[in-house]
This record gives sequence, structure tokens and C-alpha cells, in this order.
Amino acid sequence: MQRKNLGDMQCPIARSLERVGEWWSILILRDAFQGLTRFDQFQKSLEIAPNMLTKRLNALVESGLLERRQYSEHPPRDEYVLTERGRDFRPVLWALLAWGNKHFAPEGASVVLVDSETGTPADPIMVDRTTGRPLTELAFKSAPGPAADERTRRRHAARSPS
Amino acid sequence: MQRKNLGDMQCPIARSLERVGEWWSILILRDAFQGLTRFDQFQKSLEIAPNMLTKRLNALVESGLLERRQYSEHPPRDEYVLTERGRDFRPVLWALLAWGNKHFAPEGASVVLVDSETGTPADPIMVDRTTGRPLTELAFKSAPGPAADERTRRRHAARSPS
DNA sequence: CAGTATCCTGTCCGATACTG
DNA sequence: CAGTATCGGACAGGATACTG
Repeated sequence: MQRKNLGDMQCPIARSLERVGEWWSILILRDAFQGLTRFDQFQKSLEIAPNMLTKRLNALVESGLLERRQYSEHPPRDEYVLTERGRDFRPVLWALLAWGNKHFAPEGASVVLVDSETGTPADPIMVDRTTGRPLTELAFKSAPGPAADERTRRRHAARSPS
Repeated sequence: MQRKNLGDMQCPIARSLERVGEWWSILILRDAFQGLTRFDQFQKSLEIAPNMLTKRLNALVESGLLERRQYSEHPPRDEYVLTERGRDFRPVLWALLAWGNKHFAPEGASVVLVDSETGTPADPIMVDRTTGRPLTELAFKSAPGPAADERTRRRHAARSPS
């Protein structure tokens, strides 16, 4: 994610990608949601080179998605736990999961989402929180928000497909 | 996304990342949903180097997210339109948008989701399609699906935080 | 206008070796 | 066990020049 002009990235999607743009980061978060917390757990699960894991973990900590928690003093040992910001990332993973299952699992789903108590499979879709109306391509679009600058505003004005 | 063992990636999230793991890809899709279709529209909007744009567009076409559509014969000119697979990616963008707005927009949201007819802002959340129940961290977890192999099964068995 | 062709730099990433 | 240090390769990504 080496970009020249991070400053002008008003778009929230671009800003999100600044934090999780590298795909290792997302896989680490996925595993963190599975309950993994320790360095070697991640390493074994991901088969990632240790130096890369260090780098990605540090980046996630700096971005505030993971929190280092010392569980041993001598020697000093840390584990990595999700912060609130990290936990809020889960819908993105759910969306990726659903999309992957639909389009890239010809042999059937290998991982599904289930109700943790009943075990019933769930089928995640996005709705508007207040109305409960499903978000569909046609019914909803993105638009400049209250804090949009002139550039962002123009972007949207130029070509909104209705 | 140069990985040694793509073959053993049963995880649907990892498979998704194979297609959209590079952050330019996601930004291109974002713009495609804004209605952009042509090379120079993307280039101006993203300020991306033309060779990179070519590469990413080709990758998205190969992955079946975009479709090349010739709109001129002499000279041959293509535009890039979303396929169904590409359009199905939208929930991921919505999730990223919501997450970015919540966590990385101290000055307020610059881009929001609105009802395309009324203009009312929407607040996207994920629910189970059949029950309508909101997906929360505690109520739902991922689990091996019908097509899970032994490895995937063990992964989940090892440590499900209930 | 819609790209292709080169060249270059940074860094992502893997492999390996080492340390308390 | 939980990392750090170092090396090297591949490629993402940028800049620029060129073409029908």
C-alpha cells in the first residue's frame, strides 16, 4: 500500500484498504476471529513467513485492529486480541465469505456461517438497519456525505447512474 | 498475491482474496459501481498508472468480475462492465464503507449510502436472510461446510470459541 | 482517446538462521 | 515458544514515451 497521496483519500473504502489492503492482514483477522491469539498459532495456520507475520501483526496493532496483551513477563510474551475496531471488521469477512462461497466453490461450501447455538446455517445479506430493507444495487447508491469535500462531491455529481 | 500453494486454499475468504486481493482491484470495482466503464475514466478517477490499470482490468476480466464490451470497431475500443459475479461483490464494498465511516472518518462521513429514490441515508448491517436475525459476533460463527476436507474440519474443531 | 511498451523502484513475501 | 535478522526473488506499482 505505498501510495503517493494518501492525504486526498477521502473515500472511506480507500481508507479502510489502507489498513487491511494487504491480503495477509485479512487472513490474520479471519484467524483471529477463529480464536487464534498467538504468534505460532497464526504461523502454523497461515504458513506465513515469520518476518511477514511480525510485520503484519505490528501493522494491525498500529492501525488499532489488534491489541498486544502480555501474558508472560519472564520472558515477555504477547498475544494478539481483537479490539472493538477489529471486531467491527467482521461484516467484511462475512461478505467475502458469502461471495466466495457463491462464486468460487464449485464443489460446495467448505466453510459456512452457522448459528452458534443451534448450528443452523445462516445466509448473510445486508439490510438497512432502520428499515430492514435489503440493500440492493438498484435501491441504494453511495452519495456524498456531510463531510464530503468539493472533489468528492463532484465525483458523485458527475455520474450517478440514477 | 504470489502464493505457493493456492491449491490447498479451501477457505472461501482466501479464494475471494485471490481475485480481489490487490487493493487497486477493489478501488476499480468501487468506481465501476459508480458507473465508470472506460479506461480513461478509471485512470482519471484513480490516478493509476496506465500499465497497472491495464493489468488490473485484465485480471478482473479473467476472474469474471468485469466483462469487456466493444463499443467501437474502428478503432477497436472496449468498455468494462460488471458481470453478475462482479455485482455480487457489492456487499463487500458496503461493509468496507460502513467500517471506514465508523472508524476512519473523524471529521464525519464523506460518502454514505442512500436510498436512490428518497435519498434517505442507510445504515448497512448483515442479517441472516431467512430469519432476519442480525449477525453478531456471539450469535454466529463459521463452521465447516458440506464440502469441507479433513484439514478444514480439523482447523475448526481445534478451537471454536463456542 | 484507449491503451501498449519500457524502465525503474519499492516492498511484499519466502527461506533460513539465529536468540532469550 | 515467540519472535528478530538477513538475504534474495518476484511483482506491484509509478513514470514516461509511444501508437492507431
